[in-house]
Amino acid sequence: MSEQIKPTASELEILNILWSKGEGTVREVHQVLEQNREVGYTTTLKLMQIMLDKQLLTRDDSTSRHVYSANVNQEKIQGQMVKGMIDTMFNGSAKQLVMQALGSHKADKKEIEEIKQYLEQIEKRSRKS
Amino acid sequence: MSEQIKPTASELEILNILWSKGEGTVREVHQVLEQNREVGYTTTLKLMQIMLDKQLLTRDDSTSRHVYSANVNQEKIQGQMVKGMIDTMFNGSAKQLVMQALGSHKADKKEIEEIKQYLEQIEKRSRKS
DNA sequence: TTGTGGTTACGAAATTATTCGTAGGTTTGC
DNA sequence: GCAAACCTACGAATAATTTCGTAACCACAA
Repeated sequence: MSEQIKPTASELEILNILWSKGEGTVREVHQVLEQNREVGYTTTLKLMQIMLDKQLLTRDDSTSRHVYSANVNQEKIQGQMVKGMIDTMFNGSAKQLVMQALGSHKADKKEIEEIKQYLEQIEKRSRKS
Repeated sequence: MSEQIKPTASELEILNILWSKGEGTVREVHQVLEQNREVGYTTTLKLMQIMLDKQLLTRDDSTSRHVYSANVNQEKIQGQMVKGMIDTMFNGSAKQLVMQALGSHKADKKEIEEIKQYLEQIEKRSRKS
């Protein structure tokens, strides 16, 4: 099994921003963070430096405003987090997590249709194999 | 909005055990924890005492082996955790979380059927209102 | 009664995560 | 050139979480 990567809550926020943007400077990331909660600029900077150190990020420091990018795969981390949640809170049942997510969080009609289609794909695939 | 309860990772493990069992002594909880990872008995004890203090648990100390129970609602906490995950990792989209959960974690045919039925219930409900 | 093994209480150390001040380098506009 | 406004580096304080040693208490069998 490959190394388990366990980003902290703050690190996940930053990863998420960089996954969306593709890349960004500390300033840019910081401005997004600030929309949610109060946080000092050097705090964001330090966090990103730590993440660089842990190899969660890479950076281009060829110019004086360093540009950072995520260095871990979004789907992989998401999968790990979801699995952790299923294991520790939903007794290993993906179904329970899905129902909780759909029950408490309103998805619109279009999304529900898409999920249904996705489920049918999965069924078809498993019939074939 | 009511107080946000944010159990730590260890606290969630313990809550999950007590949600399953209904109630349990420190020894019983500890034995389950030990199956997953190495942990000292007094560590478990201390954690549960802290949780009692935070009112995450209640206990019956009428006998010398205190019996603990969860004092927070399972669905409520699960909902909060799922919401947090959707917000910080899935850009607010329950659909994305659901797909990640179903994609990486194999659900069996019966479960998929149940989820589909559940989705149809949701659709029906929303048509009515 | 006494010893053994199991229990709780709790301070405090260890570890991990977060925050920020300060020093010093770079860019920009005038 | 120079000042103002930016930038990075990084030590260190703080906060949050987890771990554990030790003492004291209790049950029970010999």
